[in-house]
Amino acid sequence: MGASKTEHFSDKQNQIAAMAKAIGHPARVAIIEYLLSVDTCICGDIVSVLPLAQPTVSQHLKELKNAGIIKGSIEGTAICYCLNPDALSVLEAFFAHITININNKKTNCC
Amino acid sequence: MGASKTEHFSDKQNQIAAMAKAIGHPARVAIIEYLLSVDTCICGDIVSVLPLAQPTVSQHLKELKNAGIIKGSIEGTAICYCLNPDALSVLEAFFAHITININNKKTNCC
DNA sequence: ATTATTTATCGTAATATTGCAATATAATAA
DNA sequence: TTATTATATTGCAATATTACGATAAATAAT
Repeated sequence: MGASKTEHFSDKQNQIAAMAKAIGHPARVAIIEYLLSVDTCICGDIVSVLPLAQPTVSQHLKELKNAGIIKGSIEGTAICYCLNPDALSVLEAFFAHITININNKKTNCC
Repeated sequence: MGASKTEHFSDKQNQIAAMAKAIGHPARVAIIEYLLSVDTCICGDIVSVLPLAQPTVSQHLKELKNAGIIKGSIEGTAICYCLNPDALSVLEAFFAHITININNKKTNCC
């Protein structure tokens, strides 16, 4: 196999999983942190910040974009990549919901 | 290739990525949601709740455990799996930090 | 028009993931 | 002891991911 059985799960579960998967690589975590740290959306020097070759970074950016975590807009020859607040707030809400409900649980058997 | 260059990234980035990766599969999202929904930590009927064979579920549980997302304790022949609040609060903090800082950004070029 | 700059895509090799049948392990019950 | 029950491990096939060199595409500058 190698392919997930996405059809057996809910849209919400697949959405959360797809976004989490996109963040499930240290280079992509680093990209997110970089985009958060720069105030002006400095475009393509993401490559120079990462210890990876340009095609590899481009591929990581594509995956983050496919998952909706980042957005890109063309700026001349360069491309401006930014975080997508909507997607990230979905994840934030998911984990906030979990931590709140864990603390409300009566039994804690493990 | 196929292997991530984890040594080039910070421990924190690798930790976040590893946990996000563990959640990056709909079956594992479903497991997390199930463990959150049951008040008594009902052990092995996770298998009966998921549309996957027992060895596959066992493998998903192992990955969640390796990433620290869940904990397991032996309960006779059965095993009790529970969410690990510590790991999940790390993720919660990560995404809370992101969403807070996105909203504080002045420029929003995309 | 030519050249430089920036980003994307293609091709490919190495490795990882997903899923399950078959089997093993471990604890309890008869 | 011999089932029975619950979970883990092994082995394997199909597919996905990661990484990068080479190259393409698109715009800007000379």
